[in-house]
Amino acid sequence: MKIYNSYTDQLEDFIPKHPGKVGMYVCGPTVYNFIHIGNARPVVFFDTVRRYFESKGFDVTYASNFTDVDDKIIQKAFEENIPELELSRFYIDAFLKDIASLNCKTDYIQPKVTEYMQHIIDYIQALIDKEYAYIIEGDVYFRVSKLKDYGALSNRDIDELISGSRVNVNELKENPLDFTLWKKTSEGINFDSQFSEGRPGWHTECVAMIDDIFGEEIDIHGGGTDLKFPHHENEIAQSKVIHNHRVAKYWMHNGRLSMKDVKMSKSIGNVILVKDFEYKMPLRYFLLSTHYRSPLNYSEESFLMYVKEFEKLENTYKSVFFKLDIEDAFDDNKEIQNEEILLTINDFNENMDNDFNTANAITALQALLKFVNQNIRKPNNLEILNEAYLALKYMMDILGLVVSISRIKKEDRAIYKEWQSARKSKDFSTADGLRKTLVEKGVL
RNA sequence: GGACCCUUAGCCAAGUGGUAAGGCACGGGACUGCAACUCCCCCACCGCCGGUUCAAAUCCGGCAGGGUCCUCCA
Repeated sequence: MKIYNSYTDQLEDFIPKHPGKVGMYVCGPTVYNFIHIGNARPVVFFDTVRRYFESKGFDVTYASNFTDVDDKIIQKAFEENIPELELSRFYIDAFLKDIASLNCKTDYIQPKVTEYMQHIIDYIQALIDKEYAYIIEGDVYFRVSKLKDYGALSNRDIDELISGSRVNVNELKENPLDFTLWKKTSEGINFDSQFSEGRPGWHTECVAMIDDIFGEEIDIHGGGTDLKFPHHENEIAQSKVIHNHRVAKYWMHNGRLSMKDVKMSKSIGNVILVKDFEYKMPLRYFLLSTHYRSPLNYSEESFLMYVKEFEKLENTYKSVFFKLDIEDAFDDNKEIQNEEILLTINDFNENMDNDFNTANAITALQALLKFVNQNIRKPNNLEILNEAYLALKYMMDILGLVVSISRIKKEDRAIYKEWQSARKSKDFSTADGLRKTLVEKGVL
């Protein structure tokens, strides 16, 4: 299994730290708003990564944080005249609801900044003790210049960064690149610490949480490419000082989603919120249809294709499910023997093994759909259909695509058979009536 | 201004040296009592110009267009 490691910028064999186990962490949202479909890309993708690892039998520990202390949260809470924590709690719930609607698992470890304050403060203190951080008037900054290989992840050179810097120079800092670990403030929600009354900068939380949850270098750290610098670079800087490792062995960065070629972001305002978006499963399908490292462009025209493609998946899944159900021919424990199906599964797995190439994995899925549709009208084919159904379910489970359909009741099965015989005897008025009944019952 | 990336058919999208996967749309067939679904066939000299090589969409250089980061943003 190969993963593109953005730390080394190359495809590498995945070797877990502990055989059979995977520890992964993905940067989560700052909860001050509903998420848009661009926000959903990393969530859906890394959920798929998790699903694939689990399908291969790995014991996956998956953590993703909620940043519930932040200037934007404070501002929004002030605007709405409610406590910060009430606001963040509301948007955490909304987030979990939204990602659940995209069939992302929500049973992962969800650390929050407010619950990690002491860890964060201790972490900052440890940096100070090692003289990689300094306090000025209650603020605490990380001393970037003291670290030799700062910039290794994002391939940046400290000198170039300084010369190209357009950051407003904070006179208090030793160096313009030094980043804030703790900010003294009396505005909004704040916390007591030995440095001052204030709140933490956003770069320490992830690394303090990872330290507490995993206690060692993790296997995979994920997030959007926009977080590579400075956020992930800063995580690494702090971790190098405290633990002498780079947080994660494999760094994975997903490309961004843009809107008609303009980056979708809350500040531009060109957003489609997940909660308002009608096509949940097609959205998941769409997000996985392009390789995760490539940028993805949303337009109504191209999205409609994915709506159609998902409909086809839905139709095919339902038809094979129905066929097996009506014949009472489900066998979940059947071993797949059909060569064509096995080759397709193999193709699917090889592509997933190759840096989670979901675009090509979906191609394998499409081949399977064609196989099902080619075989579904052939007689005496239930064994093969059952195998194809199991393969279909396997792929859909990994991609996290669901089609809702339930088993047929006995009485409905009888009606269905009546309908079929009425058709056979060309009694079309009876047949149409029976079909109508079945449609009303939701069987067809 | 600096660093980096991308450009494949009408649209989306794989492919990283050996001669262009797949999907959607279009067109042509088939199946069908009607409808829906479905199946088969058809559909590309890989932004432009040069170079390296027996061989390039794939490597190198230039040009054009688009993007990301350097600043809050997944």
